[in-house]
Amino acid sequence: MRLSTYFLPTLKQTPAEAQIVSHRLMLRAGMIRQSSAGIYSWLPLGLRVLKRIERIVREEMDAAGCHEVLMPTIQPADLWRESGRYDDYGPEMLRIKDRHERDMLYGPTNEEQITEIFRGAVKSYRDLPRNLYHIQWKFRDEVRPRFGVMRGREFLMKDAYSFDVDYAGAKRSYNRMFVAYLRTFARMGLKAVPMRADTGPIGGDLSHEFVILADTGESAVYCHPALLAHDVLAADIDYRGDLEPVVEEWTRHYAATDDKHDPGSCPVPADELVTARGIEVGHIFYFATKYSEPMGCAVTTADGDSAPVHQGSYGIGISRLAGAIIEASHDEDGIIWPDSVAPFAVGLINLKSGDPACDTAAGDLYAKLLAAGVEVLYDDRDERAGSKFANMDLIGVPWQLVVGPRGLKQGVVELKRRATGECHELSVDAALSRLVG
RNA sequence: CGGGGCGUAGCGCAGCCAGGUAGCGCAUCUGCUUUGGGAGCAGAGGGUCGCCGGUUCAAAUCCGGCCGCCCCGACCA
Repeated sequence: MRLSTYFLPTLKQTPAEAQIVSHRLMLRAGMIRQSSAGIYSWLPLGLRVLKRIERIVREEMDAAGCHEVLMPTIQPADLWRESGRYDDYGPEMLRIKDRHERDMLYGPTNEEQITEIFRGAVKSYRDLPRNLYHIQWKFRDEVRPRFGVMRGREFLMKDAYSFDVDYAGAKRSYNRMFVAYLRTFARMGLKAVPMRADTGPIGGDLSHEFVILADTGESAVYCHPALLAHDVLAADIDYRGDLEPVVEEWTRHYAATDDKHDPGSCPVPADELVTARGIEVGHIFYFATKYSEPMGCAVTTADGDSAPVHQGSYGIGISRLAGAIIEASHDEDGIIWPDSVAPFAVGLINLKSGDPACDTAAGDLYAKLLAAGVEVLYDDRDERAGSKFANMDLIGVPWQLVVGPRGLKQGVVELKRRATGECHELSVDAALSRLVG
């Protein structure tokens, strides 16, 4: 992408409404713009990040045997009357009427919708287990939206729903999601810690929240150091196998958010206890037959009886993650994207646009990187060097490739790693092979 | 929903208390000079002062109402 033709409205100054670092950086980096309280537009750079996050989530869900669907944002109130939640949900639910005065709502979640789909289609235990997920915008009319996209009213969420014939099957489904979540967050360069959680309005008796560690996180977390040492990506996971030992390994250690943490009864010695701050980015629930029973979602069992299916639901805050990743990875100069979610892999800086040698060398590098399938943002604008450096640091592209007149005289370009600031002078070919390899 | 704050040019702000026809920095445009970490000089353009009403010869400024946004708290992916 040539920056001279891109839409990247970066800001030198921080808008007054933004307080926390991810919100400030997302506005400054031209990723988002606020529409109204807790509702945002995603600009090209932000949308790229959102799509990268979405892709990792989708790949891990598919690998765990889930099937993607897409349910509507607008749901009929009658569906929620079946489960009893239409009256329970309260003012957080955005209620609307269509032209026929029918009660509708903008979905805050989709348990009822998926249960309706499933009950109409599946009648036999032979068709279980199944797990269906979608990635869709939700709306919860928060009393007090804040922290930019981290706590918006409108947000993009991946929610998956599992269907099993009994508790044992549901626990296996739960375990698959548990492991898939660990892998998903690890792939985004995040340290995620699963914690026992309350089930809240969704109900049920087995639940974990996944909290990622970030210095500026909203709540304090305490955990055993072993939880940070595990490398879930190193292990080869077979989702058809028994995942109980893996889950066991992650749940036997102490982990608590500050509302649950009690220094007096904490089993981890104070000098070993990891104290950090965290942001909740995922939540998984097993809630048995809470919806299947009232909504009549049942299958015929092997003995010919009819039994309501056991369900679970599994959420990941996709748009929240965009902010959370920035909270976990930034410095005074701007964002530091992990490679896996970066909007571009390489930021190519032509320090002196208009200089024939620089234009030729940079243009050539740009073409070769594109041809090799590398996503490059090429700053070909007629701007000063300092402003190009500052801008590239701000938007946080992992690699900066700098082409300037000084280096070209020696036959070199510079390759800088955004995360560490490490910078090496390399020949053009060496730089290319480093980035393409 | 309780408490607090703010709304003046694209962004950041001053002006309001002591009413007199709107200003600064950045950004934008033009020209010249500069050119390896957000350049300098000169010039130019851009504002229903959130909205409605009231007071007054005169309102960004005073009064009343409304709307929006932010922060703290209680609540949440």
